Amino acid sequence: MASTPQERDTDATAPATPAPGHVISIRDLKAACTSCSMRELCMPFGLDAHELAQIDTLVSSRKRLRKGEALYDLGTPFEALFAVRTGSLKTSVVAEDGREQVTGYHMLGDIVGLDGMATDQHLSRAVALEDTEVCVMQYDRIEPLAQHVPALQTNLRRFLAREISRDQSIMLMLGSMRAEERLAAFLLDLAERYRRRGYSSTQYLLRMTREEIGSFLGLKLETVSRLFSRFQQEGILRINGRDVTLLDTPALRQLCTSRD
Amino acid sequence: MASTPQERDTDATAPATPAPGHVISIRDLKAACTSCSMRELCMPFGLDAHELAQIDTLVSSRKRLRKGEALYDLGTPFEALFAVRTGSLKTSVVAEDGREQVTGYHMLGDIVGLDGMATDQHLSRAVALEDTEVCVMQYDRIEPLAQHVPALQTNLRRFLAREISRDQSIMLMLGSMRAEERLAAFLLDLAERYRRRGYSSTQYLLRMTREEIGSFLGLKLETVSRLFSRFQQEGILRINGRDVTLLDTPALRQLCTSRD
DNA sequence: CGACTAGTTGAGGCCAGTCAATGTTGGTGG
DNA sequence: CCACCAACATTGACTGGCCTCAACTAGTCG
Repeated sequence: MASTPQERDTDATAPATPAPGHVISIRDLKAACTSCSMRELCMPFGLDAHELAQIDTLVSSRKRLRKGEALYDLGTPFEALFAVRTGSLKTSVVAEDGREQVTGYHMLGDIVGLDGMATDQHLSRAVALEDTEVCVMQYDRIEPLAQHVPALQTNLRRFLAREISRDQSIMLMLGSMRAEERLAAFLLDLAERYRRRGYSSTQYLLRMTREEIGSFLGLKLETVSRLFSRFQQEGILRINGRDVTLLDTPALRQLCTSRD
Repeated sequence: MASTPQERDTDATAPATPAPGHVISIRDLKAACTSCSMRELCMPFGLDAHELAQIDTLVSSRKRLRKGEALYDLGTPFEALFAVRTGSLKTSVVAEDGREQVTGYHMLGDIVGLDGMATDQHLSRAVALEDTEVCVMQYDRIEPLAQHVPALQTNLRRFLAREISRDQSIMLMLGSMRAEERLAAFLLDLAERYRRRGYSSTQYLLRMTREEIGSFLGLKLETVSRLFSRFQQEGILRINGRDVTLLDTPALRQLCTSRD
């Protein structure tokens, strides 16, 4: 249980937990990034001490979201990028006829909101899957800062480019994998991401409902449910509601690449 | 026929057509962008005359590709971005087990190669669908130039962000549309892109095989073929090999959003 | 001419969707 | 405390859309 993702980095200097929805002012955020445990996965990645000091004022505020609350929605003006500090979010796009496609699941250290840079309006929505806190990086503050800190410029581009290749892997999954392969790939992706964050890669909590997972994978919720049951029956994993334990990772890996 | 996409902007100052594969030297490329008919869709978009003059040396060379030739492949070091000058390309990702997923079709004015910025290696491949010429924008030249031309910085980010939202629309298509809806959306997307480039939006040539279209849409080639036949029978379009004429665009549009 | 590639069309099978019944969990208010 | 409800999840029976396999045509190129 100790390895389940949970708040590890409670900021000792932070004031008493503010109410959800509360925007934490900049005055409480000196050295926001320097002291953050996610700095090596997040925007400050690879910066030296000097550069780090310069971007430490990047985070103008933080924002708390209650479960189900939207960080931004279709048409929201693009003003900032967000770094997930605690909790998690899903992003999704919606068609005119109302169909929704989940396009991403974002956890600790992930940057969300990049899509808004295309048109100065967000073309997708981001919704908290649990009580969540994000760092707000005002875009008109990033821009001039990046002019003077090339490493930040580079990181920004890399996050954009990484998002592109991430999306392309998802296309590969949606376009050419069968249901069981998709779910296996999804579970392994989660495992890898938890591992990189220092959590268990074999036991974690799903933050999405079966329906949301299905939307992400291009499947119906019943199919997702059935697959979980089957995987469990085959001894590949143990599942109890949203609590997953991977028992046979090699088998999962093999499932992903099984043009049988 | 006059409205079929074809080379419109043959550069009068260019030397005699070099052999395919030939790399055209920078000496022939003064004012590459200023005089290009695609400048308002391509990297110079929105730049004023002064800025345009500054980025006019961005294109260090051009490259000709024969049909089927690869511009870059999985693992190719990332060194440049490419702007399609004539012809067209497909981009695709390949899984370890060899499965290929076409992730994009790129025409006149499109920027390709953005995915390489994530890891300094390309994670996808780009292959010419016909004899094609691209402008080569050396990345180590873009970087310093962007430092001094903010508008270029902005454009670069916008192209990256636009690619992200493009990919997300494709995810929506792959994840939540049925076969006929996907093909309809694909045909309308092509129509719109040809329109913006000054070509007919109701009559154009497909540059991809049924198999490539299928891979892009997450379908098998037989399904694509059958759908074309059905659409023709229903009077929505006329198709003869790769020559498409859209007869009932509203019907196509309705097909895309038909949760019947 | 034969070999090859691209495309069309048909027959049949299977994977995932649909519809429906039931179980489980967590929150709310009497 | 329990009753109640809504949201989430599981499982079964059935259906159908797309895939698979296969035969055939047309065009191209050596």
